[in-house]
Amino acid sequence: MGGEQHVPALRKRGRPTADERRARETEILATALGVFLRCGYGASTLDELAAAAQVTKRTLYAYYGDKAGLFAAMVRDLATAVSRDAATDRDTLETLAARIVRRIHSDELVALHQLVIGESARFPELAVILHSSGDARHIARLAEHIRVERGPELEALAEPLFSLLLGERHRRRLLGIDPPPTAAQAAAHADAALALLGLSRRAG
Amino acid sequence: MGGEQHVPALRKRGRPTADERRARETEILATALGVFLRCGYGASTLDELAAAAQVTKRTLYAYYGDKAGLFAAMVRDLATAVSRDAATDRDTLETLAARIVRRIHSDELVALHQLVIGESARFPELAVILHSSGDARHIARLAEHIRVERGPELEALAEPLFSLLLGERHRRRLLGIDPPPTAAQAAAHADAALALLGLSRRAG
DNA sequence: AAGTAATGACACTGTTTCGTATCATTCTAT
DNA sequence: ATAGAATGATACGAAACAGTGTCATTACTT
Repeated sequence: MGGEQHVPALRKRGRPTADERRARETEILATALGVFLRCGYGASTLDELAAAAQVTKRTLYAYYGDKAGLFAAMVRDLATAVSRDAATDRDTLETLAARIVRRIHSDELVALHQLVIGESARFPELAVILHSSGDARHIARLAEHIRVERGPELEALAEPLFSLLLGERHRRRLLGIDPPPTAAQAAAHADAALALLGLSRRAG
Repeated sequence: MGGEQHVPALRKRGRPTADERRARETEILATALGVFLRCGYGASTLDELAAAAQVTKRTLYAYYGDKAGLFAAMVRDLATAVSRDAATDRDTLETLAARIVRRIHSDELVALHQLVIGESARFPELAVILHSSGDARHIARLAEHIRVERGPELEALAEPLFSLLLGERHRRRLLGIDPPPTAAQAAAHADAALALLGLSRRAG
């Protein structure tokens, strides 16, 4: 899809050092993400994936078996990365909501969802992984904050709140129609969503 | 993808009658939908599309130029069909909401969204068409009913209402995780969404 | 230092699949 | 009727692409 362009002189030959080996795996997954996001799964070729990672096809096959294996490894890796960075526990419900809005609208996550949705028939388990480590975790964190800051009887509002945080804009995002919101728009949207459900600080 | 199986004896040879010609176009689009939904865009082959429509590749190329043209024609056709069937104007806000929930969760519309989302980079204009004739129209109809039945000051709730009608379940639908809701579940979900926004009949 | 594991370079195979060409056949138009 | 248009049947060309084989090269292991 992207034309070979300046193939940036491959690495030196021969067995890599232990450090190189470790670095290589993460780099392969990172560059594979870029290629898959740009071209989609079907239109991404192994030659292109290999060139992007500055690696030969042989190495890709040695590591991941085949194209589907590489794709799956990449999604899994990203899903764990997504779930890891939920660690900022100084959040209030408001800042958490705003952060979630920004996160779910990030180009990276949107493109990942586009990919996995488009290939959900071929890779159903990846869809489950993505949902568990993404939406499900976000909802759980919202529920936790609602319970602590607003009262346990309102915890059930976490799921509808998340739907509002997505909003119509996120549908347009998935369809590739809208750009991501600015930080200010994200915060305003989060506040509006909280207000609609009576979850604003003063209204609670 | 699906193996040839019992290729159901193609049509008679030669030029078709005017009626056959008209019927053929609609049938091609209908069967193409089925194939694309089953296999996705990339994995659907022209041979399969032709066989499904009981037509030869020649005809497909004569009609649509190429695979992308067929795909685009199919989505456009379906989008107009989607927007047409919004005609039942005896709805109350409640029944409209429930009907929208059922509609957006239908296997057909979900698969269509999966397709278009997955190919939105290749066919951006189809994404726009689908959104305009789907979500946008639903929201407009909700707004209209809210204005008439609940008061114009609440019209702005149409968009968040639609987001709630989608709900987390629709995200799982797009990812292929959940089955469609039953009619009862859809109605209950719609009522709950209306209640959350203070749009229930007694609460308004 | 010898042997083994991992990799780059690169050619190659086999398959898939798009798209076209050819010819026979049947309808439409005049 | 006769010419032309549309189509089925079928084969084929060309390109793309997944995946493999081979050999040279470099690092790791003992």
